[in-house]
Amino acid sequence: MSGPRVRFAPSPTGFFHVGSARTALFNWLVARQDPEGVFILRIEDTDAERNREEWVEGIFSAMAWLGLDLDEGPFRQSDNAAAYDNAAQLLRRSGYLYYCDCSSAALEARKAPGAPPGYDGFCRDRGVERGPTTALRFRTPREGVTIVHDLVRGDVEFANALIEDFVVVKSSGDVLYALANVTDDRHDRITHVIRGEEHLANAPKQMMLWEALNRATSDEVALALYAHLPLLVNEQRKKLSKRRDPVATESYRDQGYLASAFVNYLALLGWSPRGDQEIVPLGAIIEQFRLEDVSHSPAFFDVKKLTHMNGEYVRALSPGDFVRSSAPWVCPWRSDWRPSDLVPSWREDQFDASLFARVAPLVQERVATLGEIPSMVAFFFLDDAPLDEASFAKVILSDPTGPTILGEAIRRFELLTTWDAPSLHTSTVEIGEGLGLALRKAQAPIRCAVTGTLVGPPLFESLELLGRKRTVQRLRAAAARCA
RNA sequence: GGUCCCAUCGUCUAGUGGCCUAGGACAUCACCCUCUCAAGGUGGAGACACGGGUUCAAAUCCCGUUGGGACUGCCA
Repeated sequence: MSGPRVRFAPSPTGFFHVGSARTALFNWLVARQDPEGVFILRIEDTDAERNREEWVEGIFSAMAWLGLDLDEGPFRQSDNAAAYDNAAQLLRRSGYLYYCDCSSAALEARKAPGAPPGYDGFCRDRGVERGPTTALRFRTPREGVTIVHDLVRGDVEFANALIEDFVVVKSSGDVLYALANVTDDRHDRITHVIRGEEHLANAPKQMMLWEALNRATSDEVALALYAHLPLLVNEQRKKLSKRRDPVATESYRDQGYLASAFVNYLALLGWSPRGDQEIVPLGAIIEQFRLEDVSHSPAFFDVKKLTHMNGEYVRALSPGDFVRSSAPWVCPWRSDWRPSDLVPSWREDQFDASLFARVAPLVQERVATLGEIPSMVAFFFLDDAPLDEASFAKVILSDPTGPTILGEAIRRFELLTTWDAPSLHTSTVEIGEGLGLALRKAQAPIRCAVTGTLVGPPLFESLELLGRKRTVQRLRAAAARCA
């Protein structure tokens, strides 16, 4: 017995959605937990009108970022049109499909009030010949039920009488999603169809098609097992929409989320690891994941929780890995990939890699995403730190002790025999003592003058790394502004 | 409207009839630590939608109600 064969089959009609990312991940997990499992990527681009090449590229790059490697493919349905045409003609000759020349206007006109929705079967037995405006419809059974054996939800029963004779081939001759999808799934010997819940209602139609193809081709391919994953919803509990929700996977990469953290978080949407620990290594997720354990109810994509987890992953990085991971944000010029909308605030010649390496540990424990790094370290690289006027006004202009502290700091810092954090610390404590101020108050004007803001990495370590010259320069400039 | 799915703290979830005075995580609040900000530590508040059954026993099983959602395309 060989392993599971699963496929992720997105259609490139927009940027790569976080819901798609989770579907891809769950498929990939099923493949990876079996040494013989196979993960396939199939681009479902049969709708030429809505597909764009850049969206295909987006799928590839997002999956590469997440580490969802392929065993087969990527395949594209647009390369496979002949196979779908063959399948359609075979089904037609075998009587499963019939031509229909009803226009949507005719359908509308015929519709009795209160009649069940969907096609009424008008052309079922009219013996319509192929023509320029004829579509091919599937002759669905009028009786009985089709049961979808869903690995997540259990058996779901659909009355065949309620399934309309759906269109399989458009009048333009283009084969529609349902048949293309099933043709490929049979061809690829897919064993598990794992996809979003919005496809649950398609499942009985696809099973009908699958079985019709089995008989028409006398190539008996065992029906795939289905698993419909709960939807990802927004705070309004609506299905995540590409239009109104922040769901582009790439934007999370741009903001500086780590792939490992993102994958871990995604795995938690509809599934949970054993025990109380939610931050778990990928290996453990692969090992423990079971479709049968997937939740039945929709999940909200909570960026706050993702961000917290990302912070944990960032802090867990070795100092070297942190520096390397930061490169696209702090030194995009020398990076092979950079966030799409990044505008560096310093020039390449102002960036000092060895200085950043020493600064990095100071910021590593205070950022949740890599994208937060630049603003936190800008004062090291810019000639003048970007000044937050409100802070400056608060601790220097409107506080009489502000200018005094600045003056004292200039005097003492210039006389310091050793320029290091402990000495700067001691010196600042003494300034405070002289004025009857706690260190927390005494350090504020200095911090603001030198770094431009009241929040940031530890001050004395920062001053040590900045150097006496630049520190005193900035203190002087700030003092001058008070006069 | 029709078909189908779903229902535990604000959020993601654990829970598969007794271990539940319902556990964890995020968020939130308080306190501690502290040169700012984080991080960290401690503690608090916070949920089984409702109504009927079944059972000695129900968050867990059944039915109904209510509420939410998906689908309902010659899109995928």
